[in-house]
Amino acid sequence: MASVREVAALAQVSPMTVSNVLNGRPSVGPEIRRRVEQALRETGYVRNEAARALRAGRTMVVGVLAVEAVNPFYGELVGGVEDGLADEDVLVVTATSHADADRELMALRRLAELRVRGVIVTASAYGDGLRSAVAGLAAAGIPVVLVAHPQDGFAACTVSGDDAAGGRLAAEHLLGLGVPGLAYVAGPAASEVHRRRTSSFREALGAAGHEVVWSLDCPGDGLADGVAAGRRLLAADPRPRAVFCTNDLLALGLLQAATEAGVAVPGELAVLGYDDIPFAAGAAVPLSSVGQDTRGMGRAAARLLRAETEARADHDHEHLVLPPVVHARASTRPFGTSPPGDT
Amino acid sequence: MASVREVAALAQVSPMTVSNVLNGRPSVGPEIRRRVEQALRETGYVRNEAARALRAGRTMVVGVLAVEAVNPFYGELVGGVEDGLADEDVLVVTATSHADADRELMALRRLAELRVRGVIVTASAYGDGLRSAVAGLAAAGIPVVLVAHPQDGFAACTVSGDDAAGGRLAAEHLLGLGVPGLAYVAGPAASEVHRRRTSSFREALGAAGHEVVWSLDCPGDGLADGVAAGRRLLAADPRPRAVFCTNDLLALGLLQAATEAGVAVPGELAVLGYDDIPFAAGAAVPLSSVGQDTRGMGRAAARLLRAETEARADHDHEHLVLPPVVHARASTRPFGTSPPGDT
DNA sequence: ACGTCCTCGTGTAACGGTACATCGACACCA
DNA sequence: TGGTGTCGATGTACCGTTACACGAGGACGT
Repeated sequence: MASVREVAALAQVSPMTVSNVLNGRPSVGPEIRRRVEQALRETGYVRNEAARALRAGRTMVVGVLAVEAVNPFYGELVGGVEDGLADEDVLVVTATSHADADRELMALRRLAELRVRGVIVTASAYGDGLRSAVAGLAAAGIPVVLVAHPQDGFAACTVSGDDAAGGRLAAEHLLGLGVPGLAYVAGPAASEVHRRRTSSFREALGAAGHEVVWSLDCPGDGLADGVAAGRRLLAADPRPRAVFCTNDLLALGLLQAATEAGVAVPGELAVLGYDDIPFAAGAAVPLSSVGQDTRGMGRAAARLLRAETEARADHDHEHLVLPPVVHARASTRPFGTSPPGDT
Repeated sequence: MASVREVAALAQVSPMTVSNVLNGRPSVGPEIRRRVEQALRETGYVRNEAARALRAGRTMVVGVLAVEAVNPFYGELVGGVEDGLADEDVLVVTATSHADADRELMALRRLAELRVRGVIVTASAYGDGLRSAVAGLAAAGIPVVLVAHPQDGFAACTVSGDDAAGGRLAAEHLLGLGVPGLAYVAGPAASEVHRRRTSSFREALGAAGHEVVWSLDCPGDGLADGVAAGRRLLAADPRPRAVFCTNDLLALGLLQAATEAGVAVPGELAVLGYDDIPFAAGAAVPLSSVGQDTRGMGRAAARLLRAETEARADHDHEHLVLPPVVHARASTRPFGTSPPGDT
């Protein structure tokens, strides 16, 4: 593994000159430059980023802490972050916590040790551990942006969706179908996200003079929970005609239960999800979903990270809230309506 | 940002002693150890991995190069890698190429510069660029394991599924349904993966005295391609009764087209996918799929990486091939059969 | 002819952590 | 009492890169 010194020896120049060539500095004559480039090729030189980072005090790496790699939501988010940093020549690198609080803290510590340029964090547990980990990163001069799950009391910029507005939008959308019998299926009541979505949904219905005729808090928020919830919902009497699920996996599970029971969607049951994961549009009956422009979220996070990196001193943490949008697809299409363009 | 020297000054010991405490070396007395630990806490010391790596010549980071972060297949793979390295105290970090050959090479170079402990690579383009990039990593003493897409001529260990066997399994499975009219829908003909799957499928049918009644090579291998293919397949006359898709996204798209057209799956059309992505089981009609135990693939890759890391000298590259398995679900259920347990 | 400026190249030191050799002090045994 | 061994702590040097200051040599103006 060649170093600048070896390259320099081969090219008969000083190591400093090799460094100057590598970094495209102008004060190198054409002849010498040629010789150095030749030597670089011959030795197969690969820059040692560790030494570089040690010298410079920072790397050209941005870390993303994702909760779950198999969930396309995080993939989309990472894509947005990469978009937002495309012109920066940084490597965006993702670590996954698998929704384990300890692994979250561990990964953050490791990223801090690596002296990454910044960290974009999604977490499953927003407890004191995370709070102090984030404070630690900030103290070390590593900018942090918290994404996806709005949260107070963190010394960091945040980007989040507006769950309350999303719940209201969901209510408006389902009311717009003009069918009676509105229901919801929520993820674990312990999760603030799900609670915020359902309570605003319920309130908006109430304000419009309607009410929830059936509801269920699931023990989890995965596909299997959705299937189970769907079976119970379909057995209810009277059976609801439209249902709001607080995330897309629940909704997809519900769709599966409906197909299994031969219940037509949206004819007999309209289904609305949340998060607009890439597979929502790809479901057998393309799933309507309240979406948060996940990619835009990643881009915004990248933007805030850059702002904080550049500002260094006197930086006020920003708290961005992205407005949710309803992506109306087949699963909530009113009867007798032709397919729209939205996919 | 405190360094060992500052911590040492505060604890009134030498930097070396701090290092010894940090690394849990026994040659430190209890009193001094206590003082150092106190000082570590007071200064909020965070290890500088760059300096450490520079000294040691390697990091405690393993890189994974994924083609597409939104595809759960890669999430699953990364999960397997993490499983396989769980007891190693390394940080597993993922970079994404978005199926862009240049970004693949770029990311590999950056990982090499970071002096990661090893790299697990999936790529979209297995050209000369990648070949020399992999050779470069190997030359730099960084073990590489190529995953998912079997390929010759690389100086690295590989782990892959057996596409030919998978195609044969698909043929057997569909033949087992006892319906006439077998078809296939493939991804781009330019992709070796898809070609291998279809040609072995076709051969196996032929060997059993059957033939493909309809087939289509799509321009891409995403959901939209599947929907388009589905529309054309459903319009064919006579319409095939069972179809093998060379990946799950195509199959899911086909499912969507069938639902749209009111065609019953599996009653009127049986659909078999490939890859067994997590959403296959979650589709409205749970999708049968030829799977490769993706997580096991990741674990195997991790194992090979460790083996190569430890062997250093005289290491023979291993080429692991994992046998595919058919996950039979509702989308290929024979008429009049009750639901099986497989999800 | 001499000062000034510019171009191109080089030597030195430092970033933070740790391998290695060393060294003082004390215990223990013959 | 002197020799040997062990334990605990330290000093030094080095990993690879680059910021900075410096210096040699040539061009140019007066």
